[in-house]
Amino acid sequence: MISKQEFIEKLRNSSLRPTKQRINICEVLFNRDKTFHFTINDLFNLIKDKTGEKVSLATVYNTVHAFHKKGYLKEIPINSNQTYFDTNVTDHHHFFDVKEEKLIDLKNEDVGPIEIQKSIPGKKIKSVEVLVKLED
Amino acid sequence: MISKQEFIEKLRNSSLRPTKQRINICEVLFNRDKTFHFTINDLFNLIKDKTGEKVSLATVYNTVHAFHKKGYLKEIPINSNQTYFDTNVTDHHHFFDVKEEKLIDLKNEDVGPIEIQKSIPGKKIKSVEVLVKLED
DNA sequence: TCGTTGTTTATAATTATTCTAAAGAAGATT
DNA sequence: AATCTTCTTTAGAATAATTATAAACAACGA
Repeated sequence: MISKQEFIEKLRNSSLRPTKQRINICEVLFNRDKTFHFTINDLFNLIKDKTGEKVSLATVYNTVHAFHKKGYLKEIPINSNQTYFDTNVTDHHHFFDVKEEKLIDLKNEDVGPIEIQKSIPGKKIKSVEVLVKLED
Repeated sequence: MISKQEFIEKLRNSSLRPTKQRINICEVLFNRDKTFHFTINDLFNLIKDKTGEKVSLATVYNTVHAFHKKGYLKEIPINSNQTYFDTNVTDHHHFFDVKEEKLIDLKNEDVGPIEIQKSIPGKKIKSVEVLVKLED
């Protein structure tokens, strides 16, 4: 069990006041053992299920975006109708099971170092992400 | 200059009848030296500009999707409001300039071999794609 | 040429996301 | 604790990409 203080700290760091709704969002996002891949809609539904309280969709969007901006959530680059996020913000990659629309973590050592041998003048590398699509 | 016959062949292979509109789409997509990264909207506008003839948006969507399904176009996994496609369907990767929303090809040898050391039972790898985000 | 089947098109429908503005809650000040 | 200011929540409207619809039209084969 993670303390509510940690959620409040995350919220404050993201310039958000700790409200009941946002604490509920944190509960669903961060109170877990394993990494969590989700869409806004997944999260929206889980909040109702897990906390028994409804939070408006707009608040879910706003809070997720603030956490993403602050670096507490990572956006997963994948073409889907919905945007996927990940609570694991460390450097890592993904499998995407196209049929089941499911994401699976790939540890960095499962992929090995990736050397980018090309550079663009005036630009620096912000992130390197590998997406491995899976089929049956 | 690529012959119209090639376009017709691509269309037939994709189970599409060669109509005037579809030939125009092919003209914009495939009659070029370099690889072409685009959104449906880019393409829609370019058709008007380059051929002088308007093709309905629905037809652009349908044709692009048929080509994608057949493997004549590649979808680029990136989170954006619009879906990006690529006429270069060979195995390769991308830079994405986040600020300018621009894609740049990365040759396979610019990245080097990527070894995926993990497997999921019952699933096989369909594709491995690297996205390198660039910032200033 | 005729009949069948596939295609184009404008427009409506759908869906994810963002915006808005009014009512409510948090935080600071006394 | 009362008050004031600022931020937040919310339902619903607005936006934007994509998909569906169905009537007019074009390709193809006989």
